[in-house]
Amino acid sequence: MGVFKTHLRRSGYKITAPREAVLAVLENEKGHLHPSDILLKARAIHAGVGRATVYRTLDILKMLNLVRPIYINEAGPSYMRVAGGHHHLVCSNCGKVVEFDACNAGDLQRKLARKHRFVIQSHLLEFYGQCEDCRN
Amino acid sequence: MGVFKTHLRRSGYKITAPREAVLAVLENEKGHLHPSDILLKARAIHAGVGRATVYRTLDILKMLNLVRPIYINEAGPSYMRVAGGHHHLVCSNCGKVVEFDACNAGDLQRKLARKHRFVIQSHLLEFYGQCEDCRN
DNA sequence: GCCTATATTGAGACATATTCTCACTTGGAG
DNA sequence: CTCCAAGTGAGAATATGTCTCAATATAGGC
Ligand SMILES: [Zn+2]
Ligand SMILES: [Zn+2]
Ligand SMILES: [Zn+2]
Ligand SMILES: [Zn+2]
Repeated sequence: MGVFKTHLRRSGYKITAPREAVLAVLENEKGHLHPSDILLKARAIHAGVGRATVYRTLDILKMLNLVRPIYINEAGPSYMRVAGGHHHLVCSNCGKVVEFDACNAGDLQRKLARKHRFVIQSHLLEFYGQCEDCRN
Repeated sequence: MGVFKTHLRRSGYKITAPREAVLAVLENEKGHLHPSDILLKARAIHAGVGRATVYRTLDILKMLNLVRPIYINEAGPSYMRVAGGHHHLVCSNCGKVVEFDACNAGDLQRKLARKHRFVIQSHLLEFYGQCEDCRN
């Protein structure tokens, strides 16, 4: 059984077919998805899933810190699993996105958490520039 | 004269009253503002500023790297001055923002630029969590 | 200062993203 | 099984951002 499903059940949420479809979509996605993509993929699993259910499920998953939004050039955030953390290199000209895993934010995160008494759950690291094709 | 105004003039943009109002709002703001706030405050300086002018001016300022978006819990990005500390520790609950300067992204940036053949101009590093007050 | 080419403007239509409402359905505790 | 609070989808409502276009204002040449 999916780990997302387990988390929701443990937190007292009912497991319904539409909700389960959305969970499956997000859990099986390596990268990031826009809510509209999530809706389409969820409907392929369980026909008729409503838009509102996607957003409601995303709210729960955000609250449980299982997914987090990422902001690329598109309109509105996309979502990705917190577990599969990765970062982006974004071309400001054509919008191309390169993903990378290497990240040395861990030390800084611990330092900041201590200094400012925050509980830090996630971070966002994005680089902006021009890709090879757009460099003219 | 405001530094934003100077930058725009130097870059060949005309200085109009509505634009000047938006510049003043952003330049005098220590924290971050949502476009709708910017519109209201700009209208207090110069009545009748249009929404489009706010977005157009934000685009210019982003391009000149004078303001940048910040993503908190709200719908859509807010904007803040690039000058000064350029990274954030954001409380997902109350929206409090702590700025910090320490940043070790430089090495990573050089590595990524070489590997993916990007010219990297800027980056965004933000940590999300709960502040002391909201940790309950 | 005056003139002119052209950048900039606001209104409002449009497009898209997200939230809300509400009558209906359903999971799952007991 | 029963029951009801939690969850649902449709579609209206709201929020956000983009675009068009005729009118206007700026900056630079004179
Ligand atoms: Zn590119
Ligand atoms: Zn990282
Ligand atoms: Zn807080
Ligand atoms: Zn940095």
